[in-house]
Amino acid sequence: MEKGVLRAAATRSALFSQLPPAETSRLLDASSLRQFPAGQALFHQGDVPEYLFQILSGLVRVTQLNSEGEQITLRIMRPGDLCCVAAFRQRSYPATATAIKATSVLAWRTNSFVALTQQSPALADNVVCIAGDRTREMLQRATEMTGKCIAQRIAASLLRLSAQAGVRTPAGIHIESPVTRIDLASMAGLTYFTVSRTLSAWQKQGLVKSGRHRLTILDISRISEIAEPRIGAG
Amino acid sequence: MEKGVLRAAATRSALFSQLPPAETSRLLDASSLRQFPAGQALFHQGDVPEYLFQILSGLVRVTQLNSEGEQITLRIMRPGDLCCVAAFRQRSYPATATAIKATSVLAWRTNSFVALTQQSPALADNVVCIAGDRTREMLQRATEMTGKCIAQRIAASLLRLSAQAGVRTPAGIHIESPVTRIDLASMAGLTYFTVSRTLSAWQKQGLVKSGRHRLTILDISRISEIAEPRIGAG
DNA sequence: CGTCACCTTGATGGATATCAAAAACCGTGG
DNA sequence: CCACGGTTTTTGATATCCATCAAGGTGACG
Repeated sequence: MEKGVLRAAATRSALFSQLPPAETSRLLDASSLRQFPAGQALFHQGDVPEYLFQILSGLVRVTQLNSEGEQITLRIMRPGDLCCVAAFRQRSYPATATAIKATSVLAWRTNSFVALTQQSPALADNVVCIAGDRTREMLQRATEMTGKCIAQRIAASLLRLSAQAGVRTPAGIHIESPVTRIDLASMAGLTYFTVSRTLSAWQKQGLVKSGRHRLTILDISRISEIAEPRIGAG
Repeated sequence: MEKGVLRAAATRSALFSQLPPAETSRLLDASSLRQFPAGQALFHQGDVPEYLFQILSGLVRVTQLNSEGEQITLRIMRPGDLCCVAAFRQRSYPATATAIKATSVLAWRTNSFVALTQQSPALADNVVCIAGDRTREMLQRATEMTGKCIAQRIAASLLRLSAQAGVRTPAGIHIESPVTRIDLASMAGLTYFTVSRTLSAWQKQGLVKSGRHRLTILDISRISEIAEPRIGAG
């Protein structure tokens, strides 16, 4: 792929939104292009934040170690996403980011990125917006996990996956990252046995289609209803 | 209480950190002082964000409605805390904030606050730092809730409470907000029966002391160990 | 001193984790 | 094309934990 093409794509993301041309090029000039093969970590939980990343191509899984020593999948990041807003002004990365596929990113050193935000109010505002989005998402995730019924937790995880790694196809929404039962279990806080049973049941009802590493959501509206049985407002 | 005293206190918070005097007064001048009696809401989940609040005195509970229609307590906010960074650039408040005690706040209209951040890089940076903190906290909360063992969830909730509403006393860390078993249950995603049983057991072991609406953590280190049995790194 | 709200404790059932084993899937190499 | 081995997934049996239901106790406050 061409550098120019990737950079053009980068500027269509939330980070570059509404930025004057001069600031766009300043931001691009300050970045470096980096590549990560599948399986390699962009950064590790606990490390001192050195870089801020914008994903250009590929797919990244963000995980956190829970108290039992398991890697909990927090979210999947795709091209256009900023990784990780929450950490670049903190003492350490709160999570680990690993490339699922071969991934290319724009990288900024944290301190030079801070300098850039100080020179550009529009950029600073974009960062605040993105950080707010991320907080909101994690807030909702935390609330979803308190739900008693497991079906709701799994359905919520599927919705999140479809938003973060879903591709519309004629058949339904296909999840492009390879998703094992173990991955889903770690997102929903369940065992993979339970996930398997639930998915089997849903497959019989035509809600999803899933095989080895593969997952397609056939009926997103019914999954949504399972995740959030209608009460009052949203 | 005097306005001047409250405002002096406000400027010692994270929002005003490292701000040049001129910007400090500009920020203060743009704010209005508002009071909320106990039980009144600062804002409701779903409403369009109109104000950003900095708490001067009192105590505020932030809750979110889960899919079963229960109010889940997400965190407690105390004087010095900014409420809510996650929402002021969003379409709606993701949660409800309610005064637990009589509470006074500095309030900024969201759009005038955005204007202020655009004029002050230092202020924008502070907001980014606070937003990062908040995201990180919710991230960790989301992970904690996936833990299977309930003792861990309750212990984690106690630690969070002690950080957000705890006061050091000779006897231990006293939680200043009135905490019912129901409140704790809504933080940990459990029933209040289970919380009651666990707290009773811990009281017999001398870890906590709790009565009607009252809660004191006697042995925070053992509670920490329950919340996070040591594995590798943190 | 009575009422109300909160807290405790016990008994029970159901949902889900755990253990165990077999089946499906995929890539590989014959 | 087919057989093989490892990994993932499915399914079943059992045990455990926690929600639920029920009843009684305790403290606060009028």
